[in-house]
Amino acid sequence: MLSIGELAQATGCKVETIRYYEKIALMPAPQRSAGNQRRYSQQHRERLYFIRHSRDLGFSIDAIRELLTLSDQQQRNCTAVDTLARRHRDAVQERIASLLTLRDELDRMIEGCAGGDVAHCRIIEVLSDHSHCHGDHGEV
Amino acid sequence: MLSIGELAQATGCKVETIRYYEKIALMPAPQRSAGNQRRYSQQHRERLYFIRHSRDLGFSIDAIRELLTLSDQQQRNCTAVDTLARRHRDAVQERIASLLTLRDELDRMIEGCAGGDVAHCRIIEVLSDHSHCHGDHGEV
DNA sequence: AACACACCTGTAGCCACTACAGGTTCAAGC
DNA sequence: GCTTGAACCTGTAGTGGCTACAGGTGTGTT
Repeated sequence: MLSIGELAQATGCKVETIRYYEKIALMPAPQRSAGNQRRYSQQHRERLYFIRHSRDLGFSIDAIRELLTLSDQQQRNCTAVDTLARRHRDAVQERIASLLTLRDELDRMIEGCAGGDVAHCRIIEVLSDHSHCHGDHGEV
Repeated sequence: MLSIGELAQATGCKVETIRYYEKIALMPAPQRSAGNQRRYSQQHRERLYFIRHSRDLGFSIDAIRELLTLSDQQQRNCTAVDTLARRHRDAVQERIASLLTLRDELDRMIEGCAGGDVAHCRIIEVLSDHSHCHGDHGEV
C-alpha cells in the first residue's frame, strides 16, 4: 500500500492533484489508515498512471473519463476509443495550424521593426491595425 | 459617442468582455449617459481595437498592458516592444514544437490500432504505458 | 403609453489545477 | 516513551480570460 506522497512520486503527479482527482471522482476514494490517511493499491497506481499519461497527451478530463469507462469493457469493440483519439488528434492538428499562422504573422511583424522610436514602431502599428496582417488568425 | 453594444460591434468584442476589461482596468472607465449607460469615444474604440488584435495574436493581458504603456511613450526607443513581441513569438514556437511531438505520438498510437476489441486495443495499451511512446511529450 | 430590446450591477461558473491556512498523524532518533 | 519534523488532513480561494446568468433600469420606436 502506498501513501499519497509515494503514489505522487510513482506517477509524477502532485499530491494536490491526486486529491483533486478524487474530489471530481476521476480517482476512486482509497482505503484509509487508522489515522485517516489515504492508502493506495496497485490498481490505483495503474489508474492514475493512465490518467496522467492521457493528460500529458492532451486529453481532457471528460475524455479520460470516457476512455477509462471504455477500457473497463474489455470485450467491446474499440471503435469508440479510436474515435475519441482521432477527434483529439484532429483538434491538436487544428491548433497547430492556427499557431503556425499566428507565428508567421508575428514573424512578419517583428521583421518589419527597424528599431527607432515607438512613434514609428512597426509592431505597434500592426497591433493597431489588422489590415497590416496577411491572414485572419482568428481564435488562438 | 458609442454605446457599449455599438463599440462591441465595431471591434468584434463581446459586451461582457468590454465590461470585464474595464473592471480589470485594461480599458479606462468611459463617460456615462444621463441614465448611467456607458458612452465611448473614438480613443476608446482605438484602444479596444488594439487590445482585441493583440489578444487575437495571443498576447496575454499583462503583455498588452505593457504594450499599451509603451505605445503611449511615443518618443522612446522601441526595444522593449520588440523584446515583448519576440518573447511571445518564441513562446508560440515552443508551443508549436511540443504540439507537433504530441500529434506524432497520437498518430502512431492511432495507426497502431487495428480494430478489434478493447482488450487488444493499441490505444488503451499506449495510454497505460508511456514506454510505448517515442518521446517525452512533457507539458502540453 | 406601451413595447422590445439594450443596458446596468453583481455573482457564479468554466478548465485543470495550485496554493494556502490551520490542524493531525506518522516514523525516526534519542 | 518522548520529541521532533515531515508528511498528511480538510476546506477554501486563487489562477486566466472570459462567459452566463438573475433581477432590475434605460432607451428608442411606434
